[in-house]
Amino acid sequence: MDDSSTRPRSSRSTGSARLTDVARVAGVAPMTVSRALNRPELVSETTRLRVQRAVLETGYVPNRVAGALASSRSRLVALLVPTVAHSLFAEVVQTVMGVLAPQGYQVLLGLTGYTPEQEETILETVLSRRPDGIVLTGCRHSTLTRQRLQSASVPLVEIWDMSDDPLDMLVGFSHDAVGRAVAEHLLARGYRRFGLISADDSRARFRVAGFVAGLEDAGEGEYQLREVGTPSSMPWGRDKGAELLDGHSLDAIVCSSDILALGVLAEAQSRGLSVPGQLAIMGFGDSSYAAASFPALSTVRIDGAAIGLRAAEHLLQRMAQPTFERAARTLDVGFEIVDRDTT
Amino acid sequence: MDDSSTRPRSSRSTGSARLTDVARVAGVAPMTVSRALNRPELVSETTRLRVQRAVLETGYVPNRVAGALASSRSRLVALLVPTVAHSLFAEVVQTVMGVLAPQGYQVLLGLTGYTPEQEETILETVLSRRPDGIVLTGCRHSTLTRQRLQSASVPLVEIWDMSDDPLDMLVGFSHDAVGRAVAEHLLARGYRRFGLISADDSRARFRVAGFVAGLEDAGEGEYQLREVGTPSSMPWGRDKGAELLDGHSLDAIVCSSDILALGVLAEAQSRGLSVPGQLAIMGFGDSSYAAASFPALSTVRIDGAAIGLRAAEHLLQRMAQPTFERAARTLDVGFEIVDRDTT
DNA sequence: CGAGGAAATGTTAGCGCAATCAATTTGTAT
DNA sequence: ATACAAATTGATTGCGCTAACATTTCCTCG
Repeated sequence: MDDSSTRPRSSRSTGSARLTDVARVAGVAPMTVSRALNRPELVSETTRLRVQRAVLETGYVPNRVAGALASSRSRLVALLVPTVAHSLFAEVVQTVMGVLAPQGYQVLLGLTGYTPEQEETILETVLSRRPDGIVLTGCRHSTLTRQRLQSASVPLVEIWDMSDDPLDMLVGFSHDAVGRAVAEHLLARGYRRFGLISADDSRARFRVAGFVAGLEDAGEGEYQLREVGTPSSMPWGRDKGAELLDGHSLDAIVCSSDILALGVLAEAQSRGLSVPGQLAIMGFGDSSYAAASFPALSTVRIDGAAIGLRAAEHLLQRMAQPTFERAARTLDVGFEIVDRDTT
Repeated sequence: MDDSSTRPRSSRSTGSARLTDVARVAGVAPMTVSRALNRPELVSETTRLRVQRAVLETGYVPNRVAGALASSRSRLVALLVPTVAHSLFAEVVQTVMGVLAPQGYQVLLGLTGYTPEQEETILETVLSRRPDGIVLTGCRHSTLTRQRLQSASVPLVEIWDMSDDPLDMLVGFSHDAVGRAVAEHLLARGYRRFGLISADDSRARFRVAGFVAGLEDAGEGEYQLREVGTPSSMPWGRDKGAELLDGHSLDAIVCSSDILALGVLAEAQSRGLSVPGQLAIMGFGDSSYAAASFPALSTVRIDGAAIGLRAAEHLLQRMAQPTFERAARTLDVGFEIVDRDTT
């Protein structure tokens, strides 16, 4: 037995088994081990088994850092969302990962808060990992962010919004349309004096703007607006709901999330207001608890799972085909007004 | 000007600017650029500025894949949780990332579901990225998982549980103790006939076991148990609550999460049962909506943020000091019974 | 002004793996 | 058997960066 192939470990080595070690134990060339592990169909049955045995014997764990450098494929997808503390985004994360993991992709998570500045910073460090794909929440990015994404030429899906000029692919819905639809719906039901409780993020504001535009188009209705801080929570909803109810005579309160609506509902119940008789309440998101609250919350259903699913699928497709066309592909998953018992 | 330093790009190159390109433009050695970017204090003011200018000019984005390979530091932390669709884990993710990001660490997220098998698979691929640290939910792992973690010698924090022999560091609380404390508390308030609704994961089962043990120790009380599927949701709570109430005469229903408890509350309200007069309800987790439901939900507060915070801090400390001692460090963050209006 | 040390910069040699192409073995048809 | 293609394996090289050491520049002080 000669071990001329075993270079003595340099001081920089990590000490654990390398591909070379497996190769020596299996009695084959390192390249063959690489193939046996990554493209087993190119290797004969017998060598594959010998390699597998050698892997077990040496306790070898592949080093994908080195693999990524050598092959220019990181098998990493970056997923950037404002937060995971909101069930809708949690659902997206859950679904995207559910689709990508079985395909051998790992997810680098980035939380951008709700500010373009954070998005910019996070994107920079994310790009330094050379991800094979990126899922990015929202369509409004800083100039630098857009530039970086352009020149990086990474398959990209923007989600959770609509835009006329997406950077690459886009899966989302129109926040403006949501606002208008809610206004139309509530006006049709006879409500006229509205309270609006909105989170201070840009997409919630777009829904508010859509709502207001809807009122204006109809030439009816008046509104009072309150913004809440991040993150939205039931206490916020209860607080701002109380504030609105104290100062104004209202028919309905429209909230930028279900959790805020639940807070308003609790406030209404504690005041002995009948819902929707004396006060109608509308949420957003159709979180799991919306259907089961009492009375059941009327809301706008956004299919976060569908967004995550389609986004991940589009990304997989684009990553699979080496010819990376910038031809934008846009998908509007829409939304649905769910008319339960609070309106 | 000679450009002997510019090796023509091989066919394997990615095409974007490299450290070498920046070095050439700045008129310094590549190593100096590396230092200017990673350890600016080692470089003179003037060179730093020249390098910065060259970076902007070339549009250079560092390649941390190569950096990680060369330095054996990935600046990556793996975070493994069962799900992000549960607010408690979402909170942990949120906090851990909030602590690590400013320190220059990125997070590789892994969703293990609630099964040791998935954990095993995910951990394998995670280790292949050579993370600098790992945060892992739970203390019960498969033998293979334990072995791999042992031999990987990666700083590790187990969270969300207690154990007598943690693999490395541990930040959590005792599920058994939670169950016992809840039993004691409700018995003291005079409740005797209990319904239990539990998720089908091992830690929820431990809380149930603790509760039952608490009843046995006191020699009082009887219980009916129902398990729900994953993920827990308000409809599940309402369903199983209805099932329990239909079949049995109960004083109180104890749930393994707030969301289930909210479902039970909705069911009780729809039946016109007074809460807690005719039925007491107890949740778990003290989610944001627990405090603001009406009546306000009694629950067990788990400080997910504290767990995430301390876990991340411990990890940072361990990653900073090169001498990696296996001396276990365990932290019990405890819990608190929050006695609101449903008990 | 030159010695001596600190600060700044440069040179060399990998990190562990896979793309690429070359060499070998195997199978198939004549 | 022989020619030829297909399947399988191997040798070489470099991905882009940083550790480690070598060298140069700068500064201080007798």
